[in-house]
Amino acid sequence: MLRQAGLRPTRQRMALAAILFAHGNRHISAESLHAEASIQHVPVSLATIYNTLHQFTEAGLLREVAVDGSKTYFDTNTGEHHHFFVEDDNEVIDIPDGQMGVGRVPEPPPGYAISRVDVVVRLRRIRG
Amino acid sequence: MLRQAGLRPTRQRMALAAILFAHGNRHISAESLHAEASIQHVPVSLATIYNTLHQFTEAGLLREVAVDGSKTYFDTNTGEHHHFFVEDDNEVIDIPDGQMGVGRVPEPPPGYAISRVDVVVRLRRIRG
DNA sequence: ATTTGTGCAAATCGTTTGCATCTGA
DNA sequence: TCAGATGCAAACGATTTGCACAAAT
Repeated sequence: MLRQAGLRPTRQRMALAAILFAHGNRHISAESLHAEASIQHVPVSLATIYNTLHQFTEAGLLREVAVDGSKTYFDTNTGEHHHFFVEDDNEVIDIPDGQMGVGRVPEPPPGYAISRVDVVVRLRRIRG
Repeated sequence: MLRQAGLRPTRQRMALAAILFAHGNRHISAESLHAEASIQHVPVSLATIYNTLHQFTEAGLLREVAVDGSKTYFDTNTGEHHHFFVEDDNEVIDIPDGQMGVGRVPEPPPGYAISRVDVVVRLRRIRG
């Protein structure tokens, strides 16, 4: 899989790929991935985590999710879909496919082409 | 205007408000506002810029725009609208009202309510 | 052997905070 | 007068970078 993406299958990359792609679609930040790796006794430095996440993204294995907040999230679901974002606890959730329809897409200004349309449905918690 | 928003009309706030609201709708970051203030010989510290932007936002005079990148943008247009985001140069542009239609809005998960739907149409530059 | 990846620590960027000083009502 | 605002510099969190060392082809 890594080889196919043009990446050398090193210990760290294989370990991180295992964590990322083991359990279906996930949204993960560099920090939380680092934490998970530590728990599973996979020693990886934060710098390598960042490198790997970006390389995976370039290789099309991951997708960067731009929601709010200062953190960057990576999504293992690279298909077309949109996101809920829980404002109270900075959580990203996939919107089930087909539930979200983007209506009319606007004409891009001259000289520009649309590269992607991202919809973020912001949520706030209501009475528990 | 400031008084109406419950904010003391201090020199700095008045100067910043003048810059922000003088020329129609704008998208501005703390840095660029600071730069503009400097050019217009309005000495304001960055800390005050941040304070002011957040106070204006709370007062409903500005709206925070969550696009990509690590910077936070503030929008003087507080009405319902969406944004283009030029990936090449981190520029935010309003999508003319009525050109963007959000289709079906998904059901929020139980326990949550939708606070806002944000659409970002990402643009890339094509041959000049 | 050569190229590429890794780890560490220091550096950077945007933003926030603590605190002493000033200012508007 | 005196709560509230400002400025500075130091603190901060997330991310990046430089460089010596290690591992993959």
